[in-house]
Amino acid sequence: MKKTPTQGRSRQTVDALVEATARTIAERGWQGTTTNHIATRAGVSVGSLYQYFESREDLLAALMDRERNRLLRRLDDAIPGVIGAGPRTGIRTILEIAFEEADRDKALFTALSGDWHALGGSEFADELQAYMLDALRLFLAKLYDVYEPIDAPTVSFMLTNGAVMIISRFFTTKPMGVTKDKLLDEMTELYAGYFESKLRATTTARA
Amino acid sequence: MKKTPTQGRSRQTVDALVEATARTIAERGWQGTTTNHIATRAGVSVGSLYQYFESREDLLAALMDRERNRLLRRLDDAIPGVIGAGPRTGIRTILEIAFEEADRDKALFTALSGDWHALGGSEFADELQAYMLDALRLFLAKLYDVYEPIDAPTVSFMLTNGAVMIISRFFTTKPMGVTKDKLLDEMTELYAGYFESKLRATTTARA
Amino acid sequence: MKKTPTQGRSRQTVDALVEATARTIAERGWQGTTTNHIATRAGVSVGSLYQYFESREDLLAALMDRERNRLLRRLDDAIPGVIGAGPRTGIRTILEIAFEEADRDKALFTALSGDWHALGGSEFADELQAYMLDALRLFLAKLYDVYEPIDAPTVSFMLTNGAVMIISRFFTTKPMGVTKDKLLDEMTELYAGYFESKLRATTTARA
Amino acid sequence: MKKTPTQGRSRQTVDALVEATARTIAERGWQGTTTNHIATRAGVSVGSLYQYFESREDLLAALMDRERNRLLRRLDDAIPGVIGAGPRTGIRTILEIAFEEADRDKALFTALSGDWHALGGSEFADELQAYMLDALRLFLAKLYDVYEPIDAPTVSFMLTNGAVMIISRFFTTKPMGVTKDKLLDEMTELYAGYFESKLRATTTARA
DNA sequence: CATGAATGAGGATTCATTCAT
DNA sequence: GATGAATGAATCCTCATTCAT
Repeated sequence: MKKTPTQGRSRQTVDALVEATARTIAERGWQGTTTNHIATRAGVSVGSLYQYFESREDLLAALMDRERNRLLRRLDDAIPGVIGAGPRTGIRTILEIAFEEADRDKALFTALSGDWHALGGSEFADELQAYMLDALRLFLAKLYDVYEPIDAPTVSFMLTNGAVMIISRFFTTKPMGVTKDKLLDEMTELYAGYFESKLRATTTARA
Repeated sequence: MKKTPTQGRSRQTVDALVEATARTIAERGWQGTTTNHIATRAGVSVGSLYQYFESREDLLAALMDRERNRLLRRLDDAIPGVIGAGPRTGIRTILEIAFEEADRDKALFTALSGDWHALGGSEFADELQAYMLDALRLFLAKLYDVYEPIDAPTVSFMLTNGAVMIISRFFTTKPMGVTKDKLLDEMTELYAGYFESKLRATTTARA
Repeated sequence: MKKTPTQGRSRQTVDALVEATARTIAERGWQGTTTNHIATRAGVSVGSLYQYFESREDLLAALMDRERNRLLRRLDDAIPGVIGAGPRTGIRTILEIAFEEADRDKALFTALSGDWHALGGSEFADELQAYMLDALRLFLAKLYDVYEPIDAPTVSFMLTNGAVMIISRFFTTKPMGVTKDKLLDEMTELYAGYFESKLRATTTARA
Repeated sequence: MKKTPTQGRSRQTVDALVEATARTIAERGWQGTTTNHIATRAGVSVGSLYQYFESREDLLAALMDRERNRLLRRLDDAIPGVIGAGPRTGIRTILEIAFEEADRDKALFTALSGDWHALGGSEFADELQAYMLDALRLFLAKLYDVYEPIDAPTVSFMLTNGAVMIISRFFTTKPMGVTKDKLLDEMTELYAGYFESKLRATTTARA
């Protein structure tokens, strides 16, 4: 962003532009979204758009930021409550939040998924992954003092990216014979089972 | 494709165009690839390109087709040999093939992943998923006559999409602290553990 | 220039574009000239313009080239005939050619002068200067075998640039009380006198 | 200029704006200079800029004015002292001043030369020319009562414009083999020789 | 007087596609 | 069938200027 005014009309304009970006992308996809579309929808001129954003891509980045923050804030709220509740509960909670968020603004989510990488989705995934890595370490710290029996980077990488794609594809395509509930159950089973087996192995070894 | 000539110079031209598409995408990404780039690289004129392909997108579709077929053919060769060898072996084999294929033409794979959805990656995933669904059913048929204790569509959807994204992200980003071998091990553990626990549950129930 | 086709329609199109550039600049100046103006005037589409020229500036460069070549060719034709006729005749001839050329396409000349530097006029002047340096050396070689009593670079730099500006300003502004004939006479006197005095000094020294 | 305040903060603002214009042009050229650049550099808002200047061009005009005045003031100081000292001394003095001024703020001078005409350089030259015409007449008046043996307008036009371009090109390009001292010498020789020969001719005729 | 957010016409450039040769 | 010149709609971005606060 060029300027980041924290007050006055400026802030409103910036917000309006980001929201307009969201709505326009939801409708026409990123490729089909022009700076004029966005400006018009936001009720300002293109000039204003470029007063606050370096480029078309910059707007997208701002939107991704907003969405990512929304998601991370929800996770922030939820994770402390489940950190001691065992893997199954924690995983289930996180997955439910992810599904809910995807469901909340389905059109936008679908469009963003649609142009995933072109949209800097990678960075989104990067952040999410880093976040989950922290959460995982936090969780492990509850169980083991120093030593980590689990390769946290590999595991968080694997789980986060896998889950993101599964949810994305679920909302993007309408896979025959797959319902949200069943998928949620199986994902919980998949990930929780994996964790529990890891922990069991460690415990056994310890005993 | 407009025409599907199976012989003569036509066939060569079509192949050259698809290969040129692959190489150009690998170098400049799909967005940066123009019909003129492709035609020039293939050593033909744009006019000829449009003799065989309806549009720019059509070329991409043909390329995705080629790549998908290559992958499915490899799976076709490998799967019969492991269908009776238990889930762990089968899963490991399939994952290894996937990693290898991604590694084979890394530049192309990365570029295709980069524009995943824009490139009809969905269709690619769709096909792969359908293929894995068949394989899964085949596998289950070995164990149970009619009754399926596992919800095949959900499971194949979840496993296929998750795995695709994990491998894609592994080659696209260079995740700190994640090596191919460790990742392969953990993915095997994740999926195989899941299957084994499912089967155990069923077996137990039967016993 | 992107492509330099030597035959067929291409050559015609390129010529038409350069000529259209000349006419448009003559009418509206370089700043006021858009690629669409040029293309329209040349009777082709903008696309064609960009098939042959990298950019708007490239068109201008081509035009400057054409004009410079025209001038240099005229000088090429005239200089051999005056190389042995003494400085006064040579200088007069060159100045007359310069005035004539400026007069030939006055509107264009004025416009080009108007945006002199912005238009890469420097390069034009550079070339002209280099050309006059050669001519000067040629002339001096007639009089002295090896040794040059005159600092050729400095002198050609001084004379060429001065003359170019004087002529340019003469056609651009309409200076009160200055006529072409008087100016031509005085310029001849200025430059020829300078040379003759130089030569006289040398001759005297030699005697 | 809209208003010409001669006192108070207004005057300071105007000066700051003109100076900011100078510095910005020196850095980025006239084309690359925006009103916002200037305002920012001057430490005022664009709005204020337009309080004192009609337009972007107006700022440039003010700058040219300032620079021209500086030059003319220097000439004013120097000319009386040399008006009776013969052409060679006078010419040398004037040329030295011109070189010095060009050298003083080289970046600005170069940038202004670069966009010479676009920048109303013509007016600058016009004024200088008119000034030199007066000086020439003053000088001639010392020698001849009423009758002028020299065509003052033509001569001052020729000398002034020629000299301006030579100096400009000297600082703009870095001509191989041309040094400031040699150039100054040759220019003096060129112009002084011309004058002396004129005067000699007249004297002879009178005798 | 000062501010700086908003304006929006304007212009260079790209590139998929066509079609006369 | 092949060619490649021609097309032109489409889009991002700039920046001088205004005016409400």
